[in-house]
Amino acid sequence: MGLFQKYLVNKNIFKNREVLRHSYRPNILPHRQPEINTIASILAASLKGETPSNILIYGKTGTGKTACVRYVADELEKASQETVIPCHVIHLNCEVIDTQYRVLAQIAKNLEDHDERPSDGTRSNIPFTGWPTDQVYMELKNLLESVGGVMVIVLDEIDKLVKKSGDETLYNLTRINSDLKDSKVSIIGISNDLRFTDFLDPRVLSSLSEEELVFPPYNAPQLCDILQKRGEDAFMEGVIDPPVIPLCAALAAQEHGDARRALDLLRVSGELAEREDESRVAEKHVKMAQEKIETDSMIECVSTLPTQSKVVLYSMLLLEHIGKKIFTSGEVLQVYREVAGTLDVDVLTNRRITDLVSELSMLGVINTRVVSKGRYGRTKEMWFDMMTNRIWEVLSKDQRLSRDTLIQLDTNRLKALVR
DNA sequence: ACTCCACCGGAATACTTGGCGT
DNA sequence: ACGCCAAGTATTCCGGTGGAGT
Repeated sequence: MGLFQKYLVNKNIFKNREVLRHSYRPNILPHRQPEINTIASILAASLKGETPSNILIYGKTGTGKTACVRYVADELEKASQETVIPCHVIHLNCEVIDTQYRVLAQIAKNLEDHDERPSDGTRSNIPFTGWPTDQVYMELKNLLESVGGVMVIVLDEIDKLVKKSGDETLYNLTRINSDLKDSKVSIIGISNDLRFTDFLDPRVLSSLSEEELVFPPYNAPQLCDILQKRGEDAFMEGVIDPPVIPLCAALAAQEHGDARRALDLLRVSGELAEREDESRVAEKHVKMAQEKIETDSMIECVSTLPTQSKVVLYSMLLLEHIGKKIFTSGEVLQVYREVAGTLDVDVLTNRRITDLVSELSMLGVINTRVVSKGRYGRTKEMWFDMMTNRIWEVLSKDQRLSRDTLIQLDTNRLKALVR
């Protein structure tokens, strides 16, 4: 039996695991029909050759924004094939395509693919870089005119674009219609951040948000439906214990109503059951999955921390190691100075340490609480609430924090220090 | 060359309650 | 018994700096 054979044997759990991934695009979107209808009714104008209103869509992660827009977009392109008006939709993720140049170039590139003119080999491919933005802009206009029809530009995670390169791009795009004769441009902006309009020029904002749409988070029963539907495609029949899906839904609903989170939970539960060679996914797997996802993200978070934060965290681990369950900022500071000195890294001041500590607290690695001790001043108490040995492991992966160098720190000395 | 941002620290100000004075 | 004070840090405000990006 080959090395991988045994991993292929267990076919009892998943039918198609891909269905549970973020990248999967479902055909049915439960509980989003009103939103889909709204978007469709706005975009329908393009089938008559009119310019659809620009739309701004808000909603937290995992509320189905992107999925709905993509769905409507596909339908629109399909419908336009039966009319004389060509409608094209281009979907840009602004987290990746985050400068004006890249946005324009990407749109142009996409247009060239739609350009049905007989290619004479002189098509001007816009290079990835090098042209002045004006020229790309002109070229884009020419392309739009030659393709004609209606172009719907979806800017996903538009807040990222505005944050990184300002609203100039949006200003140009919203104005482009006035320079066009045979074609129309409509923009759909998708944002996770409800306050991102603060950074926008009022003119851009009013033009961009001719229509606004908010995607509310899913509640537990809705998540249940979603998981149910996907589960049918993803899992073999009958392998899921009845309470599993409601539990996943409930846990995710507690979080933020994030469907992505719920699907992760279900997928990881299935994977854990598979790994344990069990024939059914049970409640205990969901609980394990919940824990796994949590620690995984914690590990990811800790391992990407800047060095100084790691040193601070390390100091706290040392304090915990010598038997202190709860430590004060003063103690952490003293131990930190000791550790940082030993490690030959810059020793930051109190001021900075308090910042790092509150950052750690924000990330959920530690808990903190400010307490006033009357005559004895005011301090911040902090403590861990998860298995600290995982944090030890992660930290010791950092070369500078390998245990060998730190074992030199005499625990007795530390104990004396915090007294 | 210039701008922006992350990082840093100094100084001022805020906060809270046990202890002390009355 | 009551109320103000002081300790000791949290927190805020602000200005400087070096590096990355353009």
